[in-house]
Amino acid sequence: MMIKAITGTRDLIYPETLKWKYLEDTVSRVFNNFNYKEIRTPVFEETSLFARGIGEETDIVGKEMYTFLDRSKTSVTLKPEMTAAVVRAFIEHSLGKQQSLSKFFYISPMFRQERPQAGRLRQFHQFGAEAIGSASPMLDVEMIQMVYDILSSLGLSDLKVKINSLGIPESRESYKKKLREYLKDKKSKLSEDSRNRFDRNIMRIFDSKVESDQEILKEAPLLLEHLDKESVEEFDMVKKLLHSANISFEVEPRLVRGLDYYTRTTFEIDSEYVGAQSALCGGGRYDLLIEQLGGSPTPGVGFAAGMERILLACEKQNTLKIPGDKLDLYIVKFNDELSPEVFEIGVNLRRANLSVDFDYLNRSVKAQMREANKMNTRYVLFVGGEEYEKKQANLKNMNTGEQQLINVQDMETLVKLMKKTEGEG
RNA sequence: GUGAGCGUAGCUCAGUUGGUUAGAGUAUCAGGUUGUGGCCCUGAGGGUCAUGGGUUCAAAUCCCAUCGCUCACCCCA
Repeated sequence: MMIKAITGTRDLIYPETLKWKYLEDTVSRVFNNFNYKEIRTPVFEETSLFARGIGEETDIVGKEMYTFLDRSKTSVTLKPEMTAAVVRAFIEHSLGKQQSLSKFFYISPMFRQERPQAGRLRQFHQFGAEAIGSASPMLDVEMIQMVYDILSSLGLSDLKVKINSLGIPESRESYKKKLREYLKDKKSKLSEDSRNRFDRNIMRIFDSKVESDQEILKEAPLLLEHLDKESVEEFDMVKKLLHSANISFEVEPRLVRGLDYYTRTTFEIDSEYVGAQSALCGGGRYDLLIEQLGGSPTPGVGFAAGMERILLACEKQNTLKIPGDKLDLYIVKFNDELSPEVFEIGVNLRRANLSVDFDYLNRSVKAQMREANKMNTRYVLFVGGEEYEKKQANLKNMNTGEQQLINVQDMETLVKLMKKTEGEG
């Protein structure tokens, strides 16, 4: 029986890895522009971190986590998202005492045991940022701007920025009462899912895609109209700053994030090119989470973006034009006895920081040349024959076809020659 | 967890109402005169037709089960 990769996981094989490298470089570059510093946390954590951080009632905690007992019977969980882990590290290392505002970014695999589909895997990858220590709406907008800039510099253009405010717990609770009041006598007409949400997490009813549900919700009171004064002011500031960042957006009063820790600003960026899972990123403010996880009260805001989804959107729109790798030199030998000599030349040139390859299969010169061509080689060095008796070899420029005799022992000249024309073609 | 569709060379796919040794393109490998690539030509290797059972004189083709993949629901990035 062939052993295959676990459902919902994928191998990344060259040249696909080039795209990932490119994406990661773009991400790091933009985060650097905003002075965010990288953080890496373990792939697994104590289960209670996520249970407490994300919320026991959420789907992620309730049915999607990879949780198991290790050999000492501790319940551990593969991280399903990053915010709780970053906050844990923030508290554990007293980072709030070293500086009043910490700005983190990360690129990391995440794990959720869901049924795979387009834009959704069980091991998937997110990049994201967390800013902990300030309640300034500038940071809310900074988050949106960072993803937006990353996505645009990847060439994505069909971006829909949606924002909402969830207010603070007090105003949210009184709003929930109003919503419950409104839906009370309509409950029987709601879908089964929505009826469940009515009891468990009533605001999530807005996420329903059932038409009859949405019909009922048309007249429902909106949280946005029942926010506390401060949240309203902050939300207005967010909108104002978004305008000045020249980012167009839509206020989506029904945008409800599925994680319990969000307060005030939440946002999402959608693309129509990813299939049903259209959210490329999501995030928001979590001013109570740090305290809830045992730290001193500290405001925070962050986002996470799905890298597989982003690459999917890029592929559908064909925005990534990444050139394949080039090889500096392929060494062709005229007969197999020369293998040790070729190997030695290779050693020296590789140490001189050139990418060099040669034949390991004792193949014909023609086959070696075909190989060299396939590898997109800039130069070929022919080793053997009369020239080599005089310690000379022909160096061929694969672009122009020109050849010149060089002295094999004069590595310096050879290196100089190839480096000089680097970046050509 | 629920539903739908699909599993034939490494990859993309043909395979007619069940009927001989299951095909193509591409990729791989070897050649196309002594030691030189891309194009072209010739040839070769490569398949328990996902797996297991059933129907039939006969199954890649029909039926059932299992597994896997894909898409959607749910939820999320």
